[in-house]
Amino acid sequence: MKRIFYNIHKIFPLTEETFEALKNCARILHLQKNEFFLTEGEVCSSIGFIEKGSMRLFYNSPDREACNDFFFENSVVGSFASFLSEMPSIVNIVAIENSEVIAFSKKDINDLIEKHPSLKQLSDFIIQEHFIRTEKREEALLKFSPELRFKNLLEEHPKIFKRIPLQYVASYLNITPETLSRYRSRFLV
Amino acid sequence: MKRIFYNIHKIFPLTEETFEALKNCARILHLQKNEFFLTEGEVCSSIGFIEKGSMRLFYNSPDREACNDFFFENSVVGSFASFLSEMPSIVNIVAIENSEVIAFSKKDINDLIEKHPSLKQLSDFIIQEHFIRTEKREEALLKFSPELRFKNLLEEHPKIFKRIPLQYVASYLNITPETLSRYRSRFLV
DNA sequence: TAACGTTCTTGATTTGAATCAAGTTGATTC
DNA sequence: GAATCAACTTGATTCAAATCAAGAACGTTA
Repeated sequence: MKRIFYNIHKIFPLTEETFEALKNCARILHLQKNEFFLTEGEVCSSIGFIEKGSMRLFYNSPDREACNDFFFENSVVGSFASFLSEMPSIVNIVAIENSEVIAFSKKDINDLIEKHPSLKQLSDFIIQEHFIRTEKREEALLKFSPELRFKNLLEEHPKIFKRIPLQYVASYLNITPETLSRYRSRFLV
Repeated sequence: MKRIFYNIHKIFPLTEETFEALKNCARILHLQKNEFFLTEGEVCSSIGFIEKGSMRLFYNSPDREACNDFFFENSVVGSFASFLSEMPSIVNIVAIENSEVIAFSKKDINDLIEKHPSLKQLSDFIIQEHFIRTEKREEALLKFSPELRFKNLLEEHPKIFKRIPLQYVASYLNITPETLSRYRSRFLV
């Protein structure tokens, strides 16, 4: 069984019936490295759970890509803004490594929640976690200097540096790759 | 009748009964300039609609406040992250002008939606708009230089410069008041 | 293993915003 | 209307990160 189902069940125990219904709606996607889950300008039609791999969310910019977030196993990917409003997305989501994503379409999600109200809890939880994540991200961008953002990331998520190409980490920190490289030599020795 | 009810009714026509129920849960707050609607560390227990006045949301920082958003008439204020999770808020929301806010407690909101399912639409709409707003804000912070953020704000929301003390606008643009002052003399003349 | 392309590092220089430091303007109070 | 305080402006200087420019390390393919 896919780990995402195991994890959902662990947090929100579901009846056998609900669980089956959920599993039946799952669409399994295999994304190659650099393949897009969501492209700017298209409507985000489904929400995905990363079963394996990693992805990044970024905004297109004339000069450089602006990376806003990384996602690993058990993360939820998608643009809630586009998914809910059904307006074109302003963000891109792309696989960093070859990845496996379990995706649920909007229609299926709506039907599932309607027929299995216990899933409403899950959906609320996901939205709640997204708000929390967003606030923390905004806080980091507004309150901390580039150098401090680097140190905080290193402290809180050291594995990111092992797993993600540094150019993307630099973009996430909103600095150039050169600056990141200098921080690393300065603080990592 | 408060304008917020008028506007809700315009977007999502409600039955007389639902409308009455909603009005009965409204708590009217009068906030003096500089009075807090939500303080960092406290749980956000209600969501407010600004009937009159203006407010700002900011993150506390050792050196300076980091302003993330402004709210005017008909805006929704609160920390969804804290409101939904019932964890202490990491943001502050404070009145810029003397303001009138129509507030709804979490319990009332939950009860209202349960008894009047048509209000679920309204709640979903508010959450959706919040996601859209957040994505746009992140985009501006990540993609654009301080100078470009200034020009964009001037173009899209010129009234902000009339109504909001410039120190807060500077904080919102993530620049110092001195830099904002220089931009103004450079680009407004 | 040689050749290529990509990613990362290192150095020199430039630059845009922060900081530091006075002023000026404006609003409020006595 | 003077005095006070906060908000904003202006100027001089400093500083951190961007840019520009090579080069080194690494992975992949021939």
